[in-house]
Amino acid sequence: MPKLKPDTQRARREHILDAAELCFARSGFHATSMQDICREASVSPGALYVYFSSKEDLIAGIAERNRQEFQARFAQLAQATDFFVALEAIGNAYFVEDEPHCRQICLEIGLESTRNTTVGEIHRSVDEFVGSSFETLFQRMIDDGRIRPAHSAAALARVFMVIGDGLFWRSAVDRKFDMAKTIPDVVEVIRQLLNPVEDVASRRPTKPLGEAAE
Amino acid sequence: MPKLKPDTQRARREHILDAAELCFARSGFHATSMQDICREASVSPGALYVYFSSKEDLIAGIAERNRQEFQARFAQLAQATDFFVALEAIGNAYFVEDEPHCRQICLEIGLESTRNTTVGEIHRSVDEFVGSSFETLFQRMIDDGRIRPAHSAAALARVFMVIGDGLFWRSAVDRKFDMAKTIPDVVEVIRQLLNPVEDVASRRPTKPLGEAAE
DNA sequence: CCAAAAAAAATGAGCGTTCGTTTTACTCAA
DNA sequence: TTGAGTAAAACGAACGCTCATTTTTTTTGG
Repeated sequence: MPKLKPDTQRARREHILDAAELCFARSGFHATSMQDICREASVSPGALYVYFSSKEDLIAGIAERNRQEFQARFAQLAQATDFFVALEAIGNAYFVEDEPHCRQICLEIGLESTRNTTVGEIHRSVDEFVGSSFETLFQRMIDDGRIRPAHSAAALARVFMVIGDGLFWRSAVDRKFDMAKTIPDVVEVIRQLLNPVEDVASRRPTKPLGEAAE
Repeated sequence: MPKLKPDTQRARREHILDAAELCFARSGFHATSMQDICREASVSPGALYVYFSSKEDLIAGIAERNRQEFQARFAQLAQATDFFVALEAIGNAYFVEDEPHCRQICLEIGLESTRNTTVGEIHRSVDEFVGSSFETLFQRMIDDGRIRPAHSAAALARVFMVIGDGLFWRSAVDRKFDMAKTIPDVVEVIRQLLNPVEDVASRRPTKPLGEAAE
């Protein structure tokens, strides 16, 4: 029965999760052994099993923490005053600021979600949150007359998710992928898709989008 | 050494690959045991090891076959008379006609390509083939004046790949994903992106694209 | 044509290893 | 001294893989 100070307990749990995340990103969930994680965390098996009752539990813990953080980022989007600015911030955080191993873990979680019930529920919950957030957001923009209602909010959200998935997959799998070069073109696709009423003009002082060098 | 009729040998190898593909799609490369595959193929371990020298070799064999088939499909695209018709055929084959486990395997191969050198080379080779095929194709269409050169062929190819990746990922990971509902909207995005000169009119007798029923 | 001999291929118990997990022995602050 | 917390050793199960043996296929002498 644990009696260590709750703060210390939580810190240690996080420490183990950090180590596990690194290992899982390096080798995948099922090619990583508990010993690997113990070594990475400088913790004995017995100690690890105080905080996680099984490997599956540890995987679920990783998924839980990762997806929660992801959801928290998106939650900000819904309250943002400027949709495009907020979206760029999220994209920048995920694709530029985050370590590569974060994207690797997201990939791992996505794949695992198709086979592991617990991870599946966590993943699906966040995915649906993101999807419905976009839909609500687009609906509001349509209602406010900020974008031309050429498509339903649901359709827009669907296509948006697909494009996001594409960037997500390629950034994780293709080491040669040049995100900086691709973003402007994708942004223009999104712009044409949303077709906002202010269109070309009036946006922040930025060079005309969609003209990637080369 | 081996003297079984070459046809029989190849057939047996294919049979084992079929079984392995099923198992790998079901549980992933590293959560599938050789025994699982032996059971699925109704073959003893010893017999399996006649055709594949190790589990890694078997994984490479799966990647090799799968990516080769994928590449063969895309090779047809380059020679097609109508780009859009050929593209639809490929999309239909992959997203509709193929069994779900094929998409699961593609996902698995993509992930494995980031960690396994052999699989990585196979995957990257095909991916680069697809990318450069698109670029060549778009360049030709620009040169022929079939699409308006608003973007470079390279930029078009990049965005195209990202959208393809998005459809690929979502179709494999999101069981609730409605491909039929999404395709028309994605097609319209592509249409706007490519901006062909004949535009709205003149295409095969089909209902106006891009209007997904809610 | 057809056994018998030779060659090839398949078998499956079992190898050594490593897995996820549990138990045991110990440390050390209270 | 005690008991919460940790480290290390050890557990049975399952892993990838091997090999002595059996079964199947092909070759061949009469």
